[in-house]
Amino acid sequence: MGARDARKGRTTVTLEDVARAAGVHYSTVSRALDPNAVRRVSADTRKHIQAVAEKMGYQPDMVATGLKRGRTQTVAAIVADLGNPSIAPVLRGIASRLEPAGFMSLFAETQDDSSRLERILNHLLSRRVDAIILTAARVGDSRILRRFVGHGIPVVLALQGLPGIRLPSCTNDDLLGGTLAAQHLLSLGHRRLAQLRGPADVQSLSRRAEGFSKAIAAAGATEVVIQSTAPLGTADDGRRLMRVVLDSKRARPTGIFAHHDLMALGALTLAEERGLKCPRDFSIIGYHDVPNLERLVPALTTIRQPLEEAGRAASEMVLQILNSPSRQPQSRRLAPTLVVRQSTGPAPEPALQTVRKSRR
Amino acid sequence: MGARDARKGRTTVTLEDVARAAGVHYSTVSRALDPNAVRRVSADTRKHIQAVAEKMGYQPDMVATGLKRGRTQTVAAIVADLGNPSIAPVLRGIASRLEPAGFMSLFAETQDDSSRLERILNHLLSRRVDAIILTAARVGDSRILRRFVGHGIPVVLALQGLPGIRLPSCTNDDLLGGTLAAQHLLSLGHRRLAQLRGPADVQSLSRRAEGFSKAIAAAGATEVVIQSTAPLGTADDGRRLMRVVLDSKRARPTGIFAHHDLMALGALTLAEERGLKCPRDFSIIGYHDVPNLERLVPALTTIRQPLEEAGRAASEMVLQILNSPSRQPQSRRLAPTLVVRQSTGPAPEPALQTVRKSRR
DNA sequence: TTGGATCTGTCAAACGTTTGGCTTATGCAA
DNA sequence: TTGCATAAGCCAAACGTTTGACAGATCCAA
Repeated sequence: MGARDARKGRTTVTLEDVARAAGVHYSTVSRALDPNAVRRVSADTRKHIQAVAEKMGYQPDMVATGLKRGRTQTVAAIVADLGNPSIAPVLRGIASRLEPAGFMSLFAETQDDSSRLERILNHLLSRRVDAIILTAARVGDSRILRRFVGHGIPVVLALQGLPGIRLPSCTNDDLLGGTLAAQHLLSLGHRRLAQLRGPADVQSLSRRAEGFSKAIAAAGATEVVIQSTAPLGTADDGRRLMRVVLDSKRARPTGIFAHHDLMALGALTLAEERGLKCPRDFSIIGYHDVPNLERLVPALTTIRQPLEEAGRAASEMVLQILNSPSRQPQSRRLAPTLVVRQSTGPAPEPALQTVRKSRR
Repeated sequence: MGARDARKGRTTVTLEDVARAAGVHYSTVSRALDPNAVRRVSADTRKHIQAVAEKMGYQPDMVATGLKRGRTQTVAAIVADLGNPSIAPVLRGIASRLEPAGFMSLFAETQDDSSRLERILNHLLSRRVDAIILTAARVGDSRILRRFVGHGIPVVLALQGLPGIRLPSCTNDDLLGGTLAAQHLLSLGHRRLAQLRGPADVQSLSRRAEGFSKAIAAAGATEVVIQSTAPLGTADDGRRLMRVVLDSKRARPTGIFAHHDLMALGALTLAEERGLKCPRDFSIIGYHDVPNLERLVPALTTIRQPLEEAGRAASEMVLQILNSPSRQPQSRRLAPTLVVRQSTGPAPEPALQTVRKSRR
């Protein structure tokens, strides 16, 4: 008994083994072990078979089941960058919701490269994953995704939307986030603002920018926007953009909104290297509430997103689609919150500003 | 053409579809598409079949392949806590090495719970994963693992060893790490040391402690060790242990070695709340070089481990075992490095110490 | 006793591959 | 021409499940 070969030497007990031991046909074993095989096997034999299966340590082969059923009980999570500290909570949220439902998560990393994404998607297609949670799409990717969706496998976006293709998504409300940041700086009296933007082709960043700019404009304040081309979220990138701000001939902004905490960090470092003090000379607010940054001096004011919840919500949607593929679930938008720390303070006195400027 | 049902409505093109279109038998298609099917199909038909397959967008079904071959091209990565910031680089290392070899990574999180680990392992067995990379084992788990290894599926440990069971592992050299920490503190003149230990049943921590203690003893300095019972690495835990140190009647240590940066962070915060200044009154050194902590004030001196490399090395071992199961690969031990920042400095003058102590 | 119902359980055909064995076709020497 | 090796491709049996179709048994009413 025990399967002989294929899995060279690996000892696997199959339905047939259990059937032989229990003295029934293997299909009966299959039914006895299936919780929703309604009325095909008597309570007695079911008991008996379950006991035998238990004793023999039978584990159903999910590969075979997957082949037969066309369902692998697997969901893939695709991220751009596993090193990005805000991605781990999302993954955890995904896994924590999926696991009790009997699903496992595959993961893959695109490294922000569309051709890699395409390779990954093809591979996943080949593995017959049941659904995909994507946190790594760029606008150019909708073509690839469309083909994928055409194959009938559900794709849910997490942490981002994607124009050009209708997919259910579970995003953070970046519009609100941008607005919160603006309102905070405005309430502290800042009138000349700067925005250090991440790459233009990520929709969440566009919305973040939009929320900020609208609030600034509505208040009649002025704003300069510096656009990054690098991938989101590096300190180096923040330095680069901040340098542009400081090198500009225009009046120096006193309130800075960086699209990512690490960008804020880089910007902060550069500004301090140039002799500016935060929050005395300028205020800066980041985004994401990257862990372990609370103890920075000055501790970074930031916008916190419910990341783990985003992962859970995305999984929830996936399960919902798998259970009733008829109707698409509502996209959800999770509200971020403002976390005030020490990197933002009252705008400096205009007088002082003038003095500083004239020193140049 | 295209598969009809099972995957309800999903349009899949199978070997048979390609065969029909190409006018050959489907086994021939299989061989034509298999790069190492030696001499069973002529160059011409192979070309032709490949073209047809390409045009039809044929993707082999890896579930079927897995069933037939008994190999799923899947490796599972089991971690204790996805939120732990040092885990992401390891995962990335794993994925980056495995992907080009045609493997995908499943992941699962034990949350440091042995019964969860067991459930996960059973599930993975059922999914016929080809191998497992484990970063979440505790000594009590070796029983479970043994059963697993008995099934013939390779298990490689990453970031930790495990007594009681012979498994190839790819660990950081914690002995060396502890030694480096001790040598650094000793070289700064510290003679009374404290060690804030993580949980006792994690072997890497034992080695870390051993390396530290040995070096301290060899130098004739004194040391107090505070043992944690909580899971590794929280700031709260660090606070707790530091409180024990400071509440002790014994002469206050001037050099602190925390087994994790976050513990160091907690300890640091508590000490500063009690009016002690770092590095004036005491030095503290952490472990792990948790990202984003560089800009703390004082920036944390720490021991950096090559995490991504650890993941890559573990994957490397897995591939090696899968390719030649005959001989176990050598366990590897990766060397950590000391990163000196501002939280360590010269030991305070003994005189000053006495004054402070007498103030109590 | 016959004729359904109903309830248990068996049979066998899939799911999409891989792969050993077999049948032709082809080439070449005798 | 025959004989024989070799090459090219077909056949069919797996791999471990699920599941519709069927068969026997049991029970009850007529």
